[in-house]
Amino acid sequence: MGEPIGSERLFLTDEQIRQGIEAMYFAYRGLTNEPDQILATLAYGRAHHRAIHFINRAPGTTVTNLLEMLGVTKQSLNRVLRTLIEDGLVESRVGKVDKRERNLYLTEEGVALEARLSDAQRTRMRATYREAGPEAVAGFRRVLEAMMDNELHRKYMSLRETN
Amino acid sequence: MGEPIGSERLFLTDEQIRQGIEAMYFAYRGLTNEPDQILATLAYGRAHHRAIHFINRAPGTTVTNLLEMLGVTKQSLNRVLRTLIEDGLVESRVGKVDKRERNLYLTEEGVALEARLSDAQRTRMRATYREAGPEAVAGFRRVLEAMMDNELHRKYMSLRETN
DNA sequence: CTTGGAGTGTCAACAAGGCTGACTTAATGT
DNA sequence: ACATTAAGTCAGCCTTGTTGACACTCCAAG
Repeated sequence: MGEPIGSERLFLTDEQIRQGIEAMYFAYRGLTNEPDQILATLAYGRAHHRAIHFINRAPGTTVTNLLEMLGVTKQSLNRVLRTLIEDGLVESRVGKVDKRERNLYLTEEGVALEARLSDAQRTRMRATYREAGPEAVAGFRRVLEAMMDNELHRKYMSLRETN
Repeated sequence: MGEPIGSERLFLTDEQIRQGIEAMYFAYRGLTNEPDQILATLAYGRAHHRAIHFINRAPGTTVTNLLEMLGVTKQSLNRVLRTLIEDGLVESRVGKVDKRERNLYLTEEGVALEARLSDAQRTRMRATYREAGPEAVAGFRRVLEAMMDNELHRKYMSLRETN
C-alpha cells in the first residue's frame, strides 16, 4: 500500500494524540472557569449560560430549535428556561405565524448578563489569540471544525447563516 | 493609542471570537460523544472516564494528586473511585514510603476499558488531524495551551514530565 | 368540520456528579 | 506526646440530565 493517501507524513504517536485530547480538556476548563464563577453568584449554572448564549445568537428562536442546538430534553431545557423567564432575563413571545411556537428573546437584563459572561470569555480568547498568533488561530479553527461530526457541524454552521 | 502592542494586526471581531468559543463547545461535544455512549452501557459516566484516564497516564498516582488534576472534592472523587475499585478496574495499594498514601493503578480490566475509550477518541483525533493538516494541528495545540490559565497549564505539563 | 399530529408546557420520579460540613482512622513528622 | 496529613465516610444539598405520562393549543389534511 505504501503511503496512505493524504497522510502528508503525519508522525503522530498515540502520545501526541493523547496530549491533544488532554489539551482540549484543560483548555475547555479554562474557557468555562470565569463564566461559571459569575453564574455561581447568581444561582445559575452552565445550562443557563448555554440557553442565554444561543438565544442571544439567534433572537426569536423557538424552543424546538433551541432543543436541537443544545441536545437536551424538553424537560431539562424547560426548567432552565422557566427560571430565566421568571427572573426577567428571557422573554417568550407567542409565535406570529404559528401561535403554538414561542419565540425567545433576551430582555435588556438578559442582554446585560450575556455581555458580562461573554466578555469574560472574549477577553480570554483575545489574549489567547494574541499570544498564539494568526496562523495558529486559523489552524485551531480548522481542527475544531474537523473534530465535529456532521450533525454538530451543521448546527455550528447554522449559527452564521443569518448573520 | 494607534496600534496595540503585539497585535500583529489581528482583525478579530467579536463575531469571530464568538465563533471560536462556539467551535470549542461543539468540538468538545464531538470528542466526548463516543466515550459517553460506551460508558453509558457500563453504568459509568464522564467522571469515571476522567479518573481512568489520569490513573492510566500516571500509574501509581496518589488520591491527593488525582484530586489536584481533576479539580473536584475528595467526596466526589471517592464515590467514583470506590465503584471502580469494587468493579475491579482500579487497584489501590498502600504507599511504600508513606503508608497513609494510596497508590492507584489500573487493573488489566481497567487498562482494557481505558484502551476502548481512548481508541474511540484517538480514531477521531487521527481523522481530524489528517483532515486539517500538520500546520493546523500545530496551531491548534498552540492556541489550546495559551487558553489554559497558569494553574491548568502546570497540571497539563506535569503529565509529560515523567513520560 | 373533524381529527391527527406537532409544538409546547408541566408533573413526578429518578440518577449522576458536583458541593459543604463533620468526623474517623492511620501514619507521619516535630 | 501531639499536631498534621492522607484517606475514607456519612449525611444532606444542588444542578442538570434522564423517562414517562399527560394536557393544551393550534395547524393542516381528509
